[in-house]
Amino acid sequence: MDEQHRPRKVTRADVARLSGVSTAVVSYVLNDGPKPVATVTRERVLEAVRVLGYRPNAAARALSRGTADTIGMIVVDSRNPFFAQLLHALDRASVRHGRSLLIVNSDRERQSAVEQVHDLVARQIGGLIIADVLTETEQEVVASLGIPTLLVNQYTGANGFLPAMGVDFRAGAKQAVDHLTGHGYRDVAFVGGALAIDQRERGWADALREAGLPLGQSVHAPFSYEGGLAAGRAIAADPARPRAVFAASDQIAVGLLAAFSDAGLRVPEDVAVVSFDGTTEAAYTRPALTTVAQPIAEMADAAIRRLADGDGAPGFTTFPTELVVRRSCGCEHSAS
Amino acid sequence: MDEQHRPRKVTRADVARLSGVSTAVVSYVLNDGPKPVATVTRERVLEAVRVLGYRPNAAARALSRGTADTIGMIVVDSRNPFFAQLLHALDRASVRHGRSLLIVNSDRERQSAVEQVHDLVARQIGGLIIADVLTETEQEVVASLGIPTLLVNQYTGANGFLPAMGVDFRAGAKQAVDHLTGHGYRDVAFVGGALAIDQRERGWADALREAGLPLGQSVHAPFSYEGGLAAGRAIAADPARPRAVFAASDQIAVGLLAAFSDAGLRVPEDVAVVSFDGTTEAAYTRPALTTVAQPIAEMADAAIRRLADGDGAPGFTTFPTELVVRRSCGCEHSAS
DNA sequence: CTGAAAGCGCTTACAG
DNA sequence: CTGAAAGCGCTTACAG
Repeated sequence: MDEQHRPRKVTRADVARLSGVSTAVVSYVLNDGPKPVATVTRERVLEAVRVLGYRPNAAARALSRGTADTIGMIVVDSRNPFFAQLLHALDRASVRHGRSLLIVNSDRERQSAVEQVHDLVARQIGGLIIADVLTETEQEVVASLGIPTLLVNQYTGANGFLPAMGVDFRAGAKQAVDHLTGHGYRDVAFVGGALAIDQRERGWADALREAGLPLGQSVHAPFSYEGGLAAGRAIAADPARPRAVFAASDQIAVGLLAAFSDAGLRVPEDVAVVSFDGTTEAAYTRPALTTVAQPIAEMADAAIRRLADGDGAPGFTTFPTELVVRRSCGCEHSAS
Repeated sequence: MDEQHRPRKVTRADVARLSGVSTAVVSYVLNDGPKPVATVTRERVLEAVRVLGYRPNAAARALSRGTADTIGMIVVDSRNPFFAQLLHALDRASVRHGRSLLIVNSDRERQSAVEQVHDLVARQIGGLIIADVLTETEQEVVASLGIPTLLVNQYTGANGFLPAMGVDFRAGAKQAVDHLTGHGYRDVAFVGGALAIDQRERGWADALREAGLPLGQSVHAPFSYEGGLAAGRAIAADPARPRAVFAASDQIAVGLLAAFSDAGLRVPEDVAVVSFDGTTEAAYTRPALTTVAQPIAEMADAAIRRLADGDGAPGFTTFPTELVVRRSCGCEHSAS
């Protein structure tokens, strides 16, 4: 590989020179403002841009404007299929709005969430998406930074500090459990996170109460395959094993399925399962998972649009969930 | 939420003023050079930084230096578990080197790979990681940009344009198939991508030839759950169904497992399966997948380190694979 | 509709 | 060891 002499970058001045205008005019045409430009002049500039292969220097623009067209994204763990799919959808939506995504995993070693946000802010991000659960204090700090922020997939955003969007976890969970009780199962357990603010456990309880059924057992487990596996082992070994389980995530459900299989339990014949998220992989387990789907693409789109438009309307924007019926719940009529 | 008056940003000048030095000196201490600074002065500056909560403006620094401490990453599809895990590992490694990751999915709608690279370059990235298969022409274009680039997980990088790193796909595949033939299976099929440069199909053929066995059938399928499912259906329906299958990715294998289950075939009793990648999820299918693991964390670390150190040594750096034995191949002694 | 010029917040040769 | 100053490539009030 011969030494690449990086060609001198072509700058706005080059374009100005070639098209015989000032750099200001080049800016006006490239940014469509803030001043109008005569059509002939505009054409000349555009032509020069084409000829020179000019591309604006994003750093210079960011410095000058005080903000970059980059959106920072903090996510607990991007390996998690749900977040991986959310990320992908956000990326898609970003292109449509000329933005790019600066991604940070909050399970990083030596950095607190607030530290990470500061880091992103120093990089002049024009918006921030947080797909993680923040404490009120953390939210307050983030809000004080004055950069457009959106909490995505928080259990609640009604604490007033930051605008948030997501699904109605409580109603979605109820939807899942209603379906299970609709199958006639009277003993439905919950497997999911231990956080009190997680509305899914409440939705599960709502459904049971409303159906006049006793509260089943509640097993708290990390949101991971391993968490699901461990919970599933505990459930399988329990003499008072439940007839059905509502899992707070597809990933947990996959772990559950493995544990039940290991224990020789059949799903749904011995234990029925319904989960949450609606990730792609839920369709490829056997039995395939009946799951409460979150509208990932729609949420991603709305998130980027809001950040791009600078719509900082506070409060929680709710998106609808949809029950995707497959086999793990006991429905026989479904495709797989 | 009351209107946040974004506090005027504290700049290098503020720090200089407070500590009674010039902004140059502030730079020297913050960057540890290029000039030495007296210890007392350094302490005074550091103290001022602390007091003011000063954070350098990354855009200004990038403009001034001509390069940002951001690493661009182009990945085919970040939803794919293997890439999701690679991304996560890269993020981890990035923090350790004070870098951040600008991520772009190359399955984006209206943007060619080259277009995307230009986009990233305009953002002053200091390095580029490409986890995608580029044509020679594309590689040439990218190389001509003069920014440190690393091809990760390419099937081959020996074409001389760009440095590359990854696993020895051919040897890894052979390892998998050797294991299968070691079980006594004489009819081993391949399921994987159609790209001729993909060395996994060759490794499969190598193993069979070396074992004196006839070449099994080769089914080309997209790298996705759906691809695996479709291939699995075809295989299950085939009267001359193979006794074992080597799948080019865990994701494909998951689809295979679903199809075999639907067809009433038992794995490994009726069809044995070994796959490639070693993603986490491979441990949670039932039966659990025997798979050829790629050293994801090690590769990610090496990638970031090389880019951070500006080590643009050409050629292909090979990482070792490791066969992780579980149940899908027919080994009974394993844990799950 | 167009241009000259200041300014964004850094880095770094140059001079002392 | 420290400082004054030019320069990185944009944006945008201000003047015409």
